Amino acid sequence: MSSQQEDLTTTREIILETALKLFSKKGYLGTTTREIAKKAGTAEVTIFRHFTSKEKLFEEVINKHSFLPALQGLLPEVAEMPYTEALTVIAKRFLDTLTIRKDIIKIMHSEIQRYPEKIHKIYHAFIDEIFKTLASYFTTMQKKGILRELHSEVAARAFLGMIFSYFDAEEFLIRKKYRIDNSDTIIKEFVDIFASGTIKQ
Amino acid sequence: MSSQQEDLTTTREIILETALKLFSKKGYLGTTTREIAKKAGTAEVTIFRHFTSKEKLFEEVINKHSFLPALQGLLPEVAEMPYTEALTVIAKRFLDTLTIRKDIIKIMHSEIQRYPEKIHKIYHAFIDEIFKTLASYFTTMQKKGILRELHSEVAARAFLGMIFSYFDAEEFLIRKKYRIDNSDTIIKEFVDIFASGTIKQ
DNA sequence: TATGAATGTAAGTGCTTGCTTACATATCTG
DNA sequence: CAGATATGTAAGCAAGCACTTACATTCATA
Repeated sequence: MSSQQEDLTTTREIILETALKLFSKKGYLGTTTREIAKKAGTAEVTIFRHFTSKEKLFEEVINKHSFLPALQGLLPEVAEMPYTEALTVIAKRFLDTLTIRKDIIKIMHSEIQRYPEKIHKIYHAFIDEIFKTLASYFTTMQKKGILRELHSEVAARAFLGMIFSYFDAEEFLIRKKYRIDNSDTIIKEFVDIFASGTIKQ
Repeated sequence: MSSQQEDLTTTREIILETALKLFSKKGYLGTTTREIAKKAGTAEVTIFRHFTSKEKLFEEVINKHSFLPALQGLLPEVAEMPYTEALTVIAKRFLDTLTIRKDIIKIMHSEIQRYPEKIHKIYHAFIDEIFKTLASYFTTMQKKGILRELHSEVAARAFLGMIFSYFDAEEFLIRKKYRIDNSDTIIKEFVDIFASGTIKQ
C-alpha cells in the first residue's frame, strides 16, 4: 500500500503534486492559488507563469494522473490461476490501485459533474476499461466451463462494486476506529461469496 | 422510483428545496445565494431573513434531510419469504431509498470535508441501521440453516456495496444511453450471484 | 380601517480571489 | 563577463461574493 512516488525535482512538478493534494482535500473551488503557492513553497505568480490559469492547472493535474492500465496487464498473469486465487489477486490489485490513486479518484468522484466534458471522458474511459477487462476474464472462464452462465459485464460490476464501496467507505467515510476487520479478511470473504456465487455447479 | 414529495407551500420550504438541488448539482461553494434566490423566485434578502447566512441555510438543508430509517420494518415482512425473493425485495427497497435521496447523498459525499462531524454522524446513523438490519437478517437465516457460515456484517457490506456502486454509477456517472440493462435485470443478477454465494451447500 | 408580518427593490460595503504588472535577484551557460 | 532563464517581492486591479441597510409594497386579520 505504498503511496505514489513522483519526481519532485522541478518547481512545476511540486506545484502539480501540491495542487493534486489540495484539490482532492478541499475541492477545486475550495482551493486558492495563494494556498497552493504557499504549500508548494513558491510565489503565486510562478503558478501562473507555468500554467496560465487555475483552470488549466487543474486540467494538467487531471491529465497527469489519469491512468488506464490498471487491470489490463493482470489478465495474462492470472489466467492460469485457480479461480478463487485469481479473484483475490484482482481484488487486491484493484484495491491497491484505488488506494494509491485516491487523490485523483476523490477529485473525479466528487467533482466530475461540475467539470468539462474532457474530464468526464477520462473517468469514463477508466471505468469502462476496468469493467470490460474483468468481463472478458469472466467470459473466458465461462468458455472453460468453470463459470456458470451469467451476464459477464454485470458480474464484473458486482465484483468491482463491492470493492469500490468498501474502498469508498474506508477512505472517505468511516472513521478508522469503527473498522470491522483488516482488508485482507474482508477481501477473502468477498471473494468467497462471489466465487461460489458464480462458479459452475 | 418516485421522487420525494415536499410541501412547497411556504417561501421557506421553497428556498430549502431549491438550495438542496443547487448544492447537490454545483456544490456548496459553486452555488451563490443570488442563484438560489433567482431559482426559488424570491429576493436574495429573503434568504438571509430566513436563514441568517449561507452556512446556516446549508445546515438546515442537511438537517431537514437527515435520513430516516430505510430498511426498518422490512425484516418481519421479508422473514418468511424464500431467500432469493427476500434479497430482491431488500435490494429494491435499498435502491429506491438511495434514488429518492440522491440529492442529499450527493451533497454529503462531496461536502464531507466541510462538515466532517455532522455528516459523519448522519452517514453513520443511516448506514449503521441498514448494515445491522441486513446483518441480523443474515444471522437469522444462518440459524435456520439456510445460509452457510460467514461473517454476516461483511456479507451485508458486500451485498449493499454492489447495489450502492451500481446506484452511484447510474446516477452520477454513466450517461443513460450507455446503460447495459434496466435495474430489475441487474438486481436479479446481483441477487443470483449473492444468493448462490451465501446459501448452504 | 389600521397594524404588523412577510416580502420586494435597490444600493452598497467589505472581503476574497484569480490574475497582472513592474522590478529585483539568482543561477546557469556561452 | 554578458545574457538568458527561472524565480521572488510587492502592489494592485476588476469581478464576484455574502451580507447589510433603508425604504416600499402587499396582505391577512384584529
